[in-house]
Amino acid sequence: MTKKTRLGVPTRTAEDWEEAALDVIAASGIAALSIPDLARTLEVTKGSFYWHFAGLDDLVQRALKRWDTLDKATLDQIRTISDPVSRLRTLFAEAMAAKRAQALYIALALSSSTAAAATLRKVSNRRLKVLAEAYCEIGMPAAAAQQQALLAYSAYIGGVHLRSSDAPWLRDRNDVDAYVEHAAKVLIAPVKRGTSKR
Amino acid sequence: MTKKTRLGVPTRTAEDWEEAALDVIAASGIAALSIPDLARTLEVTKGSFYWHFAGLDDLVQRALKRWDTLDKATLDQIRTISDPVSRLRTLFAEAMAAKRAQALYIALALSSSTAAAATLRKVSNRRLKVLAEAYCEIGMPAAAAQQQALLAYSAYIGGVHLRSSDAPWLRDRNDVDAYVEHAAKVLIAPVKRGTSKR
DNA sequence: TATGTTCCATACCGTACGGTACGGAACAGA
DNA sequence: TCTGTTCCGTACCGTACGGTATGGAACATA
Repeated sequence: MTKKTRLGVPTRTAEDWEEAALDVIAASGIAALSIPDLARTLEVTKGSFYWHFAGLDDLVQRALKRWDTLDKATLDQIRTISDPVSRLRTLFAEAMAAKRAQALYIALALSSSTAAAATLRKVSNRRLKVLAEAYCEIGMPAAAAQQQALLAYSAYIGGVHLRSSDAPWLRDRNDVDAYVEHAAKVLIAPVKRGTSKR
Repeated sequence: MTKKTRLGVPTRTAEDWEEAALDVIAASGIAALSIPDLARTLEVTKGSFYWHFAGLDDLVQRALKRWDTLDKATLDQIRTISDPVSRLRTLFAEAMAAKRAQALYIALALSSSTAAAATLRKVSNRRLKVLAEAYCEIGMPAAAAQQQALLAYSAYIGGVHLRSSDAPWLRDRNDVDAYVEHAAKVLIAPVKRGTSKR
């Protein structure tokens, strides 16, 4: 089954609008969502939008839901890695590479929208759970694993930030790789030989 | 010298507008800035605004400059701590406590405004420099200190995020204290006995 | 060819914004 | 009391938004 076309060019789907909305949200936040702007980037008019969606809130909710499922899919993929250490490394590296997901995370942190906050909590919970599980498999007790997962997740989010702000720190791949390497050394390697130093 | 008054109530200053603007930016981003809204919160009308400022861009620039100087002041205060380890701890603890500065950092990371990006880079450079200096004083080589500063700064920014998203992780002071404690143990303590493990 | 559906363009309304112009009340100084 | 300045209210304009209503062209189906 191919996509529906119209005069040769493909017809806009709800997913097209949701993707464009996610791009805008990632770039400029939920407040920057504008139906005319989206229509211009999709090269259609508002008439198309109100055919697919009931309104702006409808678009936001469905776009957030889309991001939620996309994020779950990538995380389920990573979850299949058996070795917890390499799983942690892949988790970190992949997270640092997914630029839009990073920007989305940042954007939703503002927004003051209850739907955005709910989605954010859902995604964070999922990632933190995977992190804590991995640390548990390495051999950390549950409480310490939770704390360590929080710290690692914070380092991830922070790295995302430093990367998004076009500063001279994490510009090219080499910098990012070195950062991931260093983070892995500090956040993964030491815990293998016990954390209960008290 | 007291503040100028008018019919008893104090007259609005440019700093009042800048403070209100920073609050809005921290809460909802630069895109959410609205002159009528600000006027309502200050209980005046737009006439007051255009007396103090040339326009919206003028307000944004001066508000960002204000935040820059405020941030520099607090950082200079922390810089006076002689012991690098306790300096790092206070830096971390203070950063986790300054909620508006956190939110501002997050908000400016979006915004796609060149002025915001410049301010952000300036503030980040300052904080990273202080961090790297402290790690150097502890005894790390310069390159490693830079990497460690990046990681610590990332952990800070990430903690900020987890704190701003009203999740059940870093809600009350106890959680934050525990997080700071754990982060200090991982990010400060180990480096004292050498990091060159290769 | 005739018909119903899909998808989008156009036109329009009410609202709220950024910005300008102008007026006027409250103060300080003379 | 008179004058100039400070600070702000009011009125207004152009623009852009969210949303609605409606028409119509392109498709599938018959």
